[in-house]
Amino acid sequence: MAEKDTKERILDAAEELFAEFGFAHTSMRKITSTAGVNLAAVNYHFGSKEELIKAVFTRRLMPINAERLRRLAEVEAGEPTLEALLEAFIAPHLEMKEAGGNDRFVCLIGRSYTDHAPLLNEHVRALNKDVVARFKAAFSAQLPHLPRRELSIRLHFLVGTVAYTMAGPEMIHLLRGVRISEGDNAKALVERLVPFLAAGLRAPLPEQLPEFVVSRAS
Amino acid sequence: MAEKDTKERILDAAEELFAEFGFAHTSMRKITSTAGVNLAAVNYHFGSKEELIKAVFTRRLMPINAERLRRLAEVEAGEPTLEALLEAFIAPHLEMKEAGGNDRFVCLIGRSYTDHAPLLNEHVRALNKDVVARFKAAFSAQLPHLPRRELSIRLHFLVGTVAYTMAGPEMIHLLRGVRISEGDNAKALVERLVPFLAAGLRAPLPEQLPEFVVSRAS
DNA sequence: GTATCATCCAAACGTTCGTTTGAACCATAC
DNA sequence: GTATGGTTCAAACGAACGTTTGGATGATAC
Repeated sequence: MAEKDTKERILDAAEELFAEFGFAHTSMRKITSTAGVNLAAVNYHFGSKEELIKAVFTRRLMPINAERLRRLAEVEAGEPTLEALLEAFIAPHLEMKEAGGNDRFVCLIGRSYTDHAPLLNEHVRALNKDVVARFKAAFSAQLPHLPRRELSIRLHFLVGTVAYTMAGPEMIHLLRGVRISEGDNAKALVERLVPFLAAGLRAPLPEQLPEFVVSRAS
Repeated sequence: MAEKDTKERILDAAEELFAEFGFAHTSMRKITSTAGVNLAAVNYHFGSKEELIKAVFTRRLMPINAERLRRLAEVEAGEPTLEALLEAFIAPHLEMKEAGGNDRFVCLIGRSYTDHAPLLNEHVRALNKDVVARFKAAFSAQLPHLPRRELSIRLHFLVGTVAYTMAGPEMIHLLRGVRISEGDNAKALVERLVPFLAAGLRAPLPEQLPEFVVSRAS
């Protein structure tokens, strides 16, 4: 009881502070004092700051990815379109509010892709691995003309667009004051992202595409 | 002589380390030892770590933005196309190598957009302000049907795509080992980004577009 | 020669960090 | 009652941080 209470208070405080100040600039003392718990509580319940960060993401990402797969199955049950796939892929992140999520976390997700934190990147990548593979196959089926390699690159572009859009403290820097959790802003954003991304994914390939030169290992 | 040498050695080391480890995880001691200078040199020449970070960006961003404006003028001298504008906007970042830039800086530029460092964000925004305004007008002329507000949003998507693509330690996570400075990878990347982004910018608007709800202060 | 000035340097400053400790607390089980 | 085991707590740990100091260094001007 008290345990779970403390753990969740810590997760909530950490989520909020990480989103606002970043991981490196959020100290354990700030987290625990915001959560109203003892300084040692984080190490007791999570082991370390690093593990706390991972726990913050795991808590939100698991239900989001479940929802993404649910929507994917729903779309594939009918006659899938590229737009429907994109919405299934993107919307669960932005509409987290209804799933009990704090809208602060939306910008944390974005940051998990863009921040330099190798251990976190790997953790998030692992959490998303199955979902990404499933969606990649679905996208590929909708874009049969696109070589696998080129699809991968364009999906990378896609992730960048979404991550950057989510990473801002306000949803969009240009529109200061727009918050994802307000009204139907999530829907407004999805309905702008989907046509943009669908058109990008469908864009014809240039006739002569120079290959990338791979150096180094792996 | 020795001064300029020291300053540039510091800038080079800082650029490299910031790109690899991020700002918060790069200590002054690591910077100065990598540069082979005394610990106090940074504070002597730059005043503080914060000012050093700004100097790292100013050094590279000024010539890049000059080049962007030069290319924009070149494009506008003929009959501009959306693709040509995009290339003028994007390519100077990626082809910095030829301008004497370290390819490590490419990923630093990306990070300057995505990292949470308000003072740096503002600094970079100020450095880019004029360029962005000029290009925005040029894009608007190529997309006369697109309401200004919607153009702004799509340009935000664009920046996200480019920034995220540049922010990875390797140019593209999917293609480990691809480095922008190798061979013509910059060109290969530009020729994939441009069609993707041009198609996205040109995408038709949905008939019914829900407006964003603005809360809070500006 | 001496004076001047920017630069460099070893050493230390005070602060903050993540983590650990060992005792106190308080349910529940016996 | 006593024992147990998970939880909380104040306090302290050593390490790393950005910054400052005051003198040494070395070139240039006179």
